[in-house]
Amino acid sequence: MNIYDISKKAGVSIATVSRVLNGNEKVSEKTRQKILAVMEEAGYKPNAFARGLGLNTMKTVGILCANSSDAYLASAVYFMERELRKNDYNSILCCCGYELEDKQKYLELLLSKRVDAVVLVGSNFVESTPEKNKYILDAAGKVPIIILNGYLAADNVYCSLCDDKEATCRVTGRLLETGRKNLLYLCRAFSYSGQKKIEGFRQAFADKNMKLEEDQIQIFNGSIPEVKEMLSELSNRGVAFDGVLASDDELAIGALKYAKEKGLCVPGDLALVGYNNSKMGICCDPELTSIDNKLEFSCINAATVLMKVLEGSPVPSKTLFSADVVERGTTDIFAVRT
Amino acid sequence: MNIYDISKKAGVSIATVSRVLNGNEKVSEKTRQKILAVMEEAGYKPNAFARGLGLNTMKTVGILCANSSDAYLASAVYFMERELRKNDYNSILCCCGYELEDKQKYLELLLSKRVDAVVLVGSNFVESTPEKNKYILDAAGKVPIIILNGYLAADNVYCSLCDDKEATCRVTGRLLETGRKNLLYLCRAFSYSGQKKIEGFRQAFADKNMKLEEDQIQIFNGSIPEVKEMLSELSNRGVAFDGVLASDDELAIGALKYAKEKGLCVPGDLALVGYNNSKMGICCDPELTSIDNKLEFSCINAATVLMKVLEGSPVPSKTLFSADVVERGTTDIFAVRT
DNA sequence: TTGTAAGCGTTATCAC
DNA sequence: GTGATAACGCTTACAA
Repeated sequence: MNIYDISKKAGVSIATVSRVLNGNEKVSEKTRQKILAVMEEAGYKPNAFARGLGLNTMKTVGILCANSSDAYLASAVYFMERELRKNDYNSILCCCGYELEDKQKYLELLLSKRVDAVVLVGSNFVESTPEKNKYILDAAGKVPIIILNGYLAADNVYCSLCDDKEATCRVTGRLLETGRKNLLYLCRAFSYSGQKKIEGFRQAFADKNMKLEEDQIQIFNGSIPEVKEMLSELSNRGVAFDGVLASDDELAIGALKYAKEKGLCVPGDLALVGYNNSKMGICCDPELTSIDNKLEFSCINAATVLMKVLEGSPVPSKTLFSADVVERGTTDIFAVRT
Repeated sequence: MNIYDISKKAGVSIATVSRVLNGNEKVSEKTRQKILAVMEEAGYKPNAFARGLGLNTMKTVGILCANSSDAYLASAVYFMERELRKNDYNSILCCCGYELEDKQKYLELLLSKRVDAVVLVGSNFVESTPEKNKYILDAAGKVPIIILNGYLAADNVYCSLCDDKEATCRVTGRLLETGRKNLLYLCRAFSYSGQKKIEGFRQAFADKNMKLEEDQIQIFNGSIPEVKEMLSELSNRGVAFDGVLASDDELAIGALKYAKEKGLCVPGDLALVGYNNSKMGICCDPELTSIDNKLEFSCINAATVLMKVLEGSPVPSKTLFSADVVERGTTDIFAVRT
């Protein structure tokens, strides 16, 4: 069943059928109705591949992310897909892990599938050197690239992200103001947002003319029990800390487990702040104070920006959202400290 | 840059170029090398839409799921995408929520995109009546349908799932044997797997000739604090329970919060068992005993089955995995009860 | 082993 | 408004 069959049954040419298929105005209401009726009756569905060939688009965007089973990335993928779908775009999901080589490979794969755009979900796509980011620029030469939670200044690259630096600085500042002396920052890797968070942490100390030791920032990529171990060792090595900020909730919960094991009072002896405001944070006890970086907003914005770009409207190449601090039982920075 | 350009530059016909593109044997090594060299130099990438039109496939499968930000479904989507990609298939993700109307609508949407198959992720796709499942059968008339964690006996429908009934029965049995008198089952909805879990719960009582009251099974679709509330009310109404089994970890953690609030000892006064063995279960304290339903295995199997189906090999229409019980701090059913 | 030519099912540019 | 007809870029008999 194709456009020819329909045209025959309706007694018109394929051009006219194609016109009603594409909502072209220049078809008399009568023939339009006739054709629609024939289509309906025949259960006709236009061939998407032929359509793609003719229009040079299948209205799909590629969503590239390291690991969509990670709670945070999963939410981002979910929101992006939803927003794109609202705009009649389908999403091809591709999880590429954290290796540069694979990110590159799968970005190219998506392009070879002729997607209309690519969304890079997660700041881990932006590397530390221009050479390593070349693969993004290459792709941006073909289709618009949207980066979620990362920033790269380049043509045809659009970024939607949270002001992680400011939020981390704000919370760190409050912890210092409420009397914490020895804060620790736990971070998984030097991704773009990881860097920003660390900058915010440093900034808070700088703002108060306080000195920061190198071992107050720990880059550690481990699971909950591993974080617990690591902090035990750190403590045994003589590093003291009465507050831990982390770049995600899992790390912070690792610290909570450490406190439990050590018999420390939370937040009395040890204050804890996570990041992402994930469900994990309300599973523990006390529940975790966490920074909410407005992921849903960011995704909605990203989709809006992309649609504008695709229709040729001017858009900002960078949108920055401020984060919220959701205070729960592991801190007392906004309430009065007891 | 298309196949004609390449054929000219290489001094051959487009048919020959197409042959090397498709790995056809009948091309002399010499001309193959020549053509490959020309392609390489020209940076030629075949047009995926034209290819799709000619081959009637773009090697994509649709992944339909209610909500890919749900931790469990997110993992399933992740594993499926990974396995499909290993087999050179791309995944179009579509999140359709829990309404029958939308499930139907988006399944049709995927088919209109000419996917080679559709994976239904989650038992919620299988409804309780044949009429409501008709949309799946219709789709199965066009492409193979794989159901993850659900079962529907039909032509061209293949199911990969866990034996939830047996696992629930086993754990319930152990709880009864270790002296629990009043067990409660918490479940979100009557999905296929939800039904099976409840059946398992009932079976365990039947096996021991024990009677089960209707209020020992609670269908409740709420978040952690809501579960806590609900259990408080239940308790106030005079329903006693010394053990709670849940159809997912979040429900079980809600019960844990209830125990904390009530000052109950876990597992002494109240034993808790979750389902899915998610990360949430290791965030709480004590950590949650949970049933692991071998999701990764199931996804790998689903992909294997699908590949076989697509190549026309015979495969079982149903694969059943047995679940593991991961015992942690909220039960003492496999260790000796203290 | 290679080439010619007829599809695949659309869209879009012309005329009328 | 409508209809021929030429793209779109590839695959694949069928010939040679």
